Amino acid sequence: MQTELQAELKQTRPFRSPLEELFVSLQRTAAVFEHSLECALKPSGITATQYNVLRILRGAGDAGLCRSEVGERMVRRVPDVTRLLDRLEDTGYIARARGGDDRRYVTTRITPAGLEALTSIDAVVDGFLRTHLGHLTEEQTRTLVDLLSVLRHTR
Amino acid sequence: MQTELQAELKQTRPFRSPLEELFVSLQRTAAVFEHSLECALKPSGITATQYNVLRILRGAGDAGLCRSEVGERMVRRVPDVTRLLDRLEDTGYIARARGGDDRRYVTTRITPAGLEALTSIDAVVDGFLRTHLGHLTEEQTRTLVDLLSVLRHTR
DNA sequence: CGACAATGCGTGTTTAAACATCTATTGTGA
DNA sequence: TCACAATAGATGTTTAAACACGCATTGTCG
Repeated sequence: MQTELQAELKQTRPFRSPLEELFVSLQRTAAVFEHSLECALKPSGITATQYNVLRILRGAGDAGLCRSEVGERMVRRVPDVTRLLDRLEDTGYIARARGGDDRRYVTTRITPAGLEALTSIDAVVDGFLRTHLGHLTEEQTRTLVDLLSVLRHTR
Repeated sequence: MQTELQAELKQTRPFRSPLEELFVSLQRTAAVFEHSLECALKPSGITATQYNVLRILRGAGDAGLCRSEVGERMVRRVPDVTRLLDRLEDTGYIARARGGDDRRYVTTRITPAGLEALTSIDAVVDGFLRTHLGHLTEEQTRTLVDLLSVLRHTR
């Protein structure tokens, strides 16, 4: 008896353990939706990573955030936030200023252009979420979120 | 009331919808474990993507698989399987041969060295899985796998 | 049979990820 | 106070991801 995940990946052998099946299920599911989101965002000229940064900076408001704080808030950690912000600065969606008390810090803020772009992109993402994740019941959604939380926190 | 995911990402604003929380939970969880696995595999000199290919080719046995079939079986699809296989061929873990009936096809097979490496790497991965995913109950594991399956299959 | 589409794979190129290293600034303790 | 560690950020470099395009082989249909 083959699971549908095995059929999807054309696996000829059974999973070696339930944990292996869980890991593959998780990675496969995340990869599928990550790819779908990238495709949905492409017309907006932005990547999922950049979208994440814009969301973070909108949440930070006028105070903005420094480079390392942005990095700590990202869903997927990236090892080179500096050049990630460089690229977003080139698009005009964010602005950086080195005017604080501690002159090591560079405060990054979302610009009005970035806010405007983000508003329309949010609509795209909302549609994406409803289309691709909206078929679960409320209870299924809640259970899944809870179990993922349990999974992330060993012990 | 803030969820622990929000605390983890230092989110100041609530999720805009349960679906957004689900998506972020999924991506965050997958990213954390993907990173952990990469770290666990690093001493073996292999990436998670390469590990995936070796597993696929072991499953295929002596018959081997052509480039496109390998690509279709991967957990995360990559757009350049050719050079992915190039690199694995350089390590000696796989071998390619263009000797079939249809001369367009190139059959890729895992080598004895690849099989041997894979055996020891499997032990590493098993340890990784137990350490990082082994704290769920059997029922939680099963529920999670089932819900992820439902999630992947819209409608 | 012969033109042409389809398929399988390789190659070229651009961009970003990943890792190490470096500079500037600030904190700390003898 | 002054050496030195710690922190924040930038930079250099290598590698792989991503995308488009090209070549060779096979299938198909007039």
